[in-house]
Amino acid sequence: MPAEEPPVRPPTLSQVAARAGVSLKTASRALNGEPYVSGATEQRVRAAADELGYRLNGLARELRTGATSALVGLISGDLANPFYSAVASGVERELRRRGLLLVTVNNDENGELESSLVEALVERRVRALLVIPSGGGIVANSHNIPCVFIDRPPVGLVADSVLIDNAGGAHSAAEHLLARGHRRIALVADLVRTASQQARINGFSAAMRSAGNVDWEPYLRTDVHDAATAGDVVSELLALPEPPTALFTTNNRLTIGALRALRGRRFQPALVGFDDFELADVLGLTVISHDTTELGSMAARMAIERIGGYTGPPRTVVIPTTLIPRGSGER
Amino acid sequence: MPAEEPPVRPPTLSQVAARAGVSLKTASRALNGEPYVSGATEQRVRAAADELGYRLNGLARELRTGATSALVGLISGDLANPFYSAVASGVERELRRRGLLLVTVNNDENGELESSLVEALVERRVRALLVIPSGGGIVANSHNIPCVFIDRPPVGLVADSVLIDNAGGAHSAAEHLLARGHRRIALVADLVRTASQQARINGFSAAMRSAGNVDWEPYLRTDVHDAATAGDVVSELLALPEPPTALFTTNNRLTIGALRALRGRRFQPALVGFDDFELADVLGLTVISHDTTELGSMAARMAIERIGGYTGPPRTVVIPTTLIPRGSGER
DNA sequence: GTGAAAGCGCTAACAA
DNA sequence: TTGTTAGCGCTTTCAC
Repeated sequence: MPAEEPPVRPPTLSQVAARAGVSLKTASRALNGEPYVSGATEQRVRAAADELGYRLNGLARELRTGATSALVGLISGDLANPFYSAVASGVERELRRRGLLLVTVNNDENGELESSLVEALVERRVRALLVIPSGGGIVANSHNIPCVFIDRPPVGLVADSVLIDNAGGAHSAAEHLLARGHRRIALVADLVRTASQQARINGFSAAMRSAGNVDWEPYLRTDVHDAATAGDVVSELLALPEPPTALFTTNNRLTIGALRALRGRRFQPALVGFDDFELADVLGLTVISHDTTELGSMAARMAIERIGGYTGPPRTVVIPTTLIPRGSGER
Repeated sequence: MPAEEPPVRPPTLSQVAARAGVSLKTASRALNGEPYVSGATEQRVRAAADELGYRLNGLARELRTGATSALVGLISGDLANPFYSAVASGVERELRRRGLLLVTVNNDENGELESSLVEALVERRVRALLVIPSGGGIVANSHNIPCVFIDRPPVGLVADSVLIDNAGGAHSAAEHLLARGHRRIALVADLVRTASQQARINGFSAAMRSAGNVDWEPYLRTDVHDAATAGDVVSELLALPEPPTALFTTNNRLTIGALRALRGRRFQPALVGFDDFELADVLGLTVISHDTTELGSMAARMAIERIGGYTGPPRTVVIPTTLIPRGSGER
């Protein structure tokens, strides 16, 4: 049975200095490649560091140089959702180019947890915060650190945001279906408390109204939050006496649920889904597409500008959407 | 034009103490809920902290208490790949339960970059490192910090690992196809330099050999690394004078490429893909499935045990696979 | 109950 | 070119 080893502390700079027979500061200079160190001493210090397996202590350095870390936090839903992971991918790439590190945390779609995560990240002195709000609560940014909201604008404050053209995308989806003669178009939406879903519903609704199609409420289903439920909802819609001839689902999860419900049915209603995803092309699915990774990259760039000292007023960037016809929306 | 504001430093504990009219240590005690603080003092200190918008400086605390952070690093490929994001999701969930934070970095499938990322994370004093090796280089763990390898065992050292039953899964895929009478079975594989791909090829090969089917090399394609190339490779295979009647693709990306190439063709060879993914059910795709999220959770738990002081010998956990027949492998 | 002093590992400012 | 001193913001020790 292995003895309870005392946690062996990593070697420190002063140990390296002692071993190399120089002062602390000289060792520091040598290892950081600062000028005014003779080649010989630098060699000796480096050798000593290697022998000891020395690693710089970034915490101590950051504390000394300003108590601010190289970390940027991203608070989002579960990374298993491709939307969030695409955003994270864009964020990470952009940060890494600047030598910043990404800390990802899952809010579990829970506003309270989200607030405590903000606290945890702020305590760790992240240099910026990127948030895809859960919609369940308010993320207060009383912390004076740069904060960029993604996909959903913050509740109750003005701040940097990167949004998708939700209303525009949903509008074009409705127009697309209306132009093909559909009248009974069902709308399957996620939690309406989120601004993005609200905008998608509004955009859809506006297009329907413009077309003089006002009696579609019987085909409206909201607060559908997972694929399984979406499937059930679609089955239920298709079982109506006057079933819809077309469906619009307002995010990838719901679209996937709808696809499952449609599988193997004789009657295939037209289907347009918000969010593109892998294999949508193979499935011949018409979607409202947008560059999800760019959403993250853009947010990261905005945060980096703030970190760099930019102090202009909050900005909102809207990422456009494109309708990609692949068959399911044209039948 | 806004003046160049001096970076305003966040308030410190001693400022809080001064404002509350107590000593530094008393303020510390009050805010940390330690005993031996009178209720009145605690109230005063808390009030002062609120007024100043004080946040504890986690860096300073960690430096003082042991120079070790609450961070765990995950080095993987692009999170836009659902395999990696599923792993990350499992890791994050497990870490968060313990109050640890996940730092994710993308190795860009580049061994050299990977090594420098390890350095960067070690300097930040992460408490553990989880690595999905790129296969392009060796991750040296001379840092004496807990390290768990995921999906691919480390090159040249023995360490904690969580692997998928690659050989077994590939073996069962081949058996499945052989049992349905296929003889000309093509194998489309990713970079053979990775151990996981090697194991999948070996498993497949062993099953073929057991069945006395030894002349399948003409249908072997390796080092296919993206979906587009996989599609081209499949098209090329099907254009052979004696085209394969079945395909086995060794990861989700290649499977997707194959699906694209197969789309709209008159002749549909049987297809089994390694890795399950969303919508595979809708597509009627037979896959070798495994619990990817569990891969991450398990790795995180192993790392947490090491952080907790466990010093036993390195362990290897193998996550099982299941063949899920959905039609494409049975035709 | 409370406080003063020391020090975590490092770098900035100033000597030598 | 090198070394000394101080101190980042906090917790630990020990004294009051």
